[in-house]
Amino acid sequence: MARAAALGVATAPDAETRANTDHHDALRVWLRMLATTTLIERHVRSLLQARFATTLPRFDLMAQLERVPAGLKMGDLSRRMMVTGGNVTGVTDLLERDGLVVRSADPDDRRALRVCLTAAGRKAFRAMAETHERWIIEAFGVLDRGELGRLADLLARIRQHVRATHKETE
Amino acid sequence: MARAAALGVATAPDAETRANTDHHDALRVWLRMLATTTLIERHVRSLLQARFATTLPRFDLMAQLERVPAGLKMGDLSRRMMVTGGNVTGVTDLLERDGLVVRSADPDDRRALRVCLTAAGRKAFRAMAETHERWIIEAFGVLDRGELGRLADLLARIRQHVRATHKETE
DNA sequence: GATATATACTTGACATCTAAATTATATAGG
DNA sequence: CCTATATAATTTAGATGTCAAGTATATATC
Repeated sequence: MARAAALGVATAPDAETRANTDHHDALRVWLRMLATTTLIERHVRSLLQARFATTLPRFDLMAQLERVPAGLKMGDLSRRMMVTGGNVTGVTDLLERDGLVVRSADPDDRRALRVCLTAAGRKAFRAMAETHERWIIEAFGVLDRGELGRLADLLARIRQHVRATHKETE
Repeated sequence: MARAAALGVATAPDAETRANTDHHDALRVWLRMLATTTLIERHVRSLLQARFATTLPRFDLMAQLERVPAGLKMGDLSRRMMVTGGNVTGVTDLLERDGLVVRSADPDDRRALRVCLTAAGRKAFRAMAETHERWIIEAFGVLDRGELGRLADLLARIRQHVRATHKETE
């Protein structure tokens, strides 16, 4: 995600426009959420690049595989990562080129491919994951346990609500 | 941003690891925040595409211009949108091709270009912006005023903290 | 078993994005 | 004025993402 600044809420918070501020509040919070998320994501991206010479999509794909030693099919990766199949093909190509994953034929379905971490991939991922988690703990370290929980709750409610309305709208 | 699923917190929350659970909480909240933001962003993207046949970066660029009738220099857009200059060049090319913005020479600096919305661009943007805000209000409509405020506060603190540590680390 | 339809994956065309190199113009110091 | 350095924008190469089309294999139905 590179998008972050967006609209920026141009209108000045004058006393006289306060009645309408309810509307703008939602937009304001959304922009702040987007900016905050983008900031952390950029931070993580730049650290992954600097320390491990890798990228977030590759890290994410490896993270999916690390949890499933038997490997995942391309379609599984696509669904779990919520990206298109074409995208998974491209990222997998690069990881395979670098010797971090391998594609092998699926014994049960000759259309399918099973992707697994190589030994080198597993080793590389574990080092990255540990560092990655430290970065995140650091980023959220400004909140105490209670605040973290309240944030999680607010996010869960928004997510559920958007999912529900998205389904019915489309 | 398409990234969303990410790590998914693989480790099981055993009783014996509860002492460390604080750590995993941060990762869990981060992944939820990322997933929620991505969900809303995807929603907005797909609606922009469906209703207005446009994209989020183009909408964002137009939003920046709409607030500054005199127009902005390419570098201004780059800074405000927090993207590279090369990116602004590309998005501006497409908007100009579609007659929504124009580039004109800056009278004070012959290196610079001033980008402005055309009349058509202004009209198109206003229609989009109104609808866009309705979508956002709808998405956050599940929270009441107080909750919205608390969310904004939590986000602001995380953002400030990350910005501070990012500066000193790099 | 033949056909129709669905699924798994890849490919190609295109829009974003970044980083680095390039070109043109400003500006600062001598 | 001249030179060194900085800034404004573009260009290029490459990664990431989408969508739509194509290929190969499964599966269901008759």
